[in-house]
Amino acid sequence: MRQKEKAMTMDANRQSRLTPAERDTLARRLFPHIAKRPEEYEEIYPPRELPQGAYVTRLGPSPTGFIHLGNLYGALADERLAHQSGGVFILRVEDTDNKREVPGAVDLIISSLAYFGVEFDEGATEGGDKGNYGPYRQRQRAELYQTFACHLVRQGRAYPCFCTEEELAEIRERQTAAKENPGYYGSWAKHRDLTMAEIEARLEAGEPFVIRLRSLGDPRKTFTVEDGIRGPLTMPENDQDFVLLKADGIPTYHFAHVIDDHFMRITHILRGEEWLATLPYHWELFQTLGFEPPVFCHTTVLMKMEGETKRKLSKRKDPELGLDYYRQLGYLPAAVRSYLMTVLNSNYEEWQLANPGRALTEFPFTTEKMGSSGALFDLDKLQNVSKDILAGLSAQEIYDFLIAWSASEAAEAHGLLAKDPDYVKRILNIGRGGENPRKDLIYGRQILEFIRFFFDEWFSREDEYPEQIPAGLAVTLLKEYASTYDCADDNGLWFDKVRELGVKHGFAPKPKDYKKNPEAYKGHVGDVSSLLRVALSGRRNSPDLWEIQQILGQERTKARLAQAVEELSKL
RNA sequence: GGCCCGGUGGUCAAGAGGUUAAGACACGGCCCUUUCAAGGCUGUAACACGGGUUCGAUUCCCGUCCGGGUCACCA
Repeated sequence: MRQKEKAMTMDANRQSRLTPAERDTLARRLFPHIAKRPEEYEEIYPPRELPQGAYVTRLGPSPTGFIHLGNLYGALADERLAHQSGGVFILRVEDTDNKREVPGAVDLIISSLAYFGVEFDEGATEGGDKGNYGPYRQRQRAELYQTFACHLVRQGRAYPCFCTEEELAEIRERQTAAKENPGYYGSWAKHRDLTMAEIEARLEAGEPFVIRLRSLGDPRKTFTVEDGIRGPLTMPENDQDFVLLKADGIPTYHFAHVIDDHFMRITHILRGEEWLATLPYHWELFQTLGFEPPVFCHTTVLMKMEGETKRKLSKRKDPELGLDYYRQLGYLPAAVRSYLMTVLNSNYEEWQLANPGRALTEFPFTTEKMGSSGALFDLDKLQNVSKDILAGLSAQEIYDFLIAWSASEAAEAHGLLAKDPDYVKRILNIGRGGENPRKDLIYGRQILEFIRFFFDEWFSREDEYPEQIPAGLAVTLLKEYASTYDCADDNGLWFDKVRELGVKHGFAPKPKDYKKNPEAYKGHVGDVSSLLRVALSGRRNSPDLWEIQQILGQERTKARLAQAVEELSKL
C-alpha cells in the first residue's frame, strides 16, 4: 500500500509543475518565431498516394565525406525494397552536426552511390532538392523541428535545460560513484522542474540552453516492437530526458529522425544495429507525438577481421573499405552489388543459381531473409562473384567498362586501351563465349595486369624459361620454330608443328609418353610450348598460345621470338 | 561496468522439436589438359558450453562463456 502510494506520488511528480498558462508563456518565450501549428504540417506533408504495399525508405547519411561498403550494403537494401514495391527511395542529408560536415560530401555520396547503381527518387541531389516532402537537408528543416519542440514545451513534455558540460560531467561522476546508470533522468535531471521564475532569470541572463524531453517512461516496464528483420524486440521503456534540440536550435538525430520519418511518410526504417540501444528514445517520441511508427529494420553491421577478432567496419580505421577503393581497383559495380546481395539476403545466391542470367533487380528481396548476426567482409567471395559476372559479359561490354573506368582511375593505361579498340577486344575475347568461358578476369587493375604482355610498351619477361631445356637447345628450338611459324595455320596444324619440332629434338609427343618413360626423352611437348609461352608472353601461364599469336600477328610473333633468342644467347 | 543484439564448417550461410545438418566461397584429391583460368567428380571440416522441458533438443527455456553494439548538445 505504501509502495503504491509512493509510486503514485512519483508519477505525479513526473508531470510538469508549470501551469498550462506558464507553459504557454514559456513556449512563446523560447520560440518567438514559431507561427505554425503542428497540424499544419500534416497538410503540408500529406500521406503519399502509393499502391498498396509500397515501401518508402530513406538513406540518411551524415555529410562527413566518407562512404563505405557498409553504407552501400544498407543503401542497396533500401533501394530494392522501395523500387521492387513501387515505392519511393529518398536521400535525406543528416547534417545536424555542423562540426563534422565536410564540403562537397553530399555530391560525393550521391556520385559514389550512383556509380554502384543506387539512385534516389527524391531528396537531395547534386543541384538541389527534388520532391514534395523537402527540404531534404535537416538544417533547412529547423523550423519544423522547432514547431514540435514548442508544441512539446506547451504540453509540458519538454523543457529547457541550462546545464553546462561541467555540470553534466559532475552528474555523471556522482552516478558512476553511486553505481547508478549514467544519464539525465529522474531526480538527476536537475532542470526538469525549474520554476517559471528560475527559467525566466536564466533566460534573462542569456544562459544557453537545450530542449530536453520530459520522459514519462518507466524502465521497469517494457514495450515490444516487431522488427522487420529480427522479429519481436522487447526493450525497457526510456526514462532519459534526452536532448531534442541542441543549444543552436538544431535537433539531435533522435528528434529529427522521428519528425522526418513521420512527415516524409517513411514506411520502413533500415538502419544499423547500433541504433538498437536508442530505440526506446525513438519509441517514446513516436508515442508522445502521436505518430504511427514505421517498421524498424535493424540490419547487422558488416565486420572485418582484425587480428583474431571481428570488428565493425570503421570509417576512420578502414579506408580500404571505402567505396572509392573498389572503384579505383575497377571492380564492376554489378559485381559489388551482387556480392553485397549475397550477404544481404541469404537466399539470393541460390536464386541466382536457379535463374542464371536474370538481373539482380528481378530477385524478390525481403527483410525477413536478412541476417542478424555480424557478417565478415569476404574478399575471396567478391572476387569469385566478380569472375562469374565478367565471364557472362561480351568483350565489347568489358571493353566499354575498361574504357570508362580507366578514363578516371587508370589514366596511364587509358590511352593505350583507347588507341586500338579492336585489338583490345580481340584480347578480351580469348576464350569468351561458348559453354565454358574463361574466368580469369576479375577487376580493372587485375585485367590490365593480365593483358599487359599484349602491348609492346608493357611487355616484359616475368617468369623464367623452363629449366629442363638448356639455353643452347632453347635457342635452336626457337629459331627452328620461328622459321616454320605461319600465322595462317589453324590451331591443329600449328600444334602438330610444335609437336613435330619437339619430337625431332628428343621431346615426347605427349606428356603421358614422357611420364611412362622419362629416361627416353628430354621432356615433352608441354616443355616446348612452355618455352614458346615464356618467349611470347613472358609468362609460364597464359591463355591459349595459338590465340595469343593470332592476336600478336606474324610480325610481332617473330619479333618476340627473336628477342628471346637474343636473350637466351647471352646466358 | 549497465543495458541491448548476436553465436551452425576457415568465410557467407539454409534449416526444422525426430534430417545421412543443404548450398556457395576458400582448401585438398582425382579427371580433363601443351601451361593457366575454368569445368566435371570427389574429399576434409560445423550446431560455443552447462543445466532443464521433452519419448527425443542444434532447434524451446534458464545460466555460463565468447563476440559485437551502445551508454554525447555525433550520427
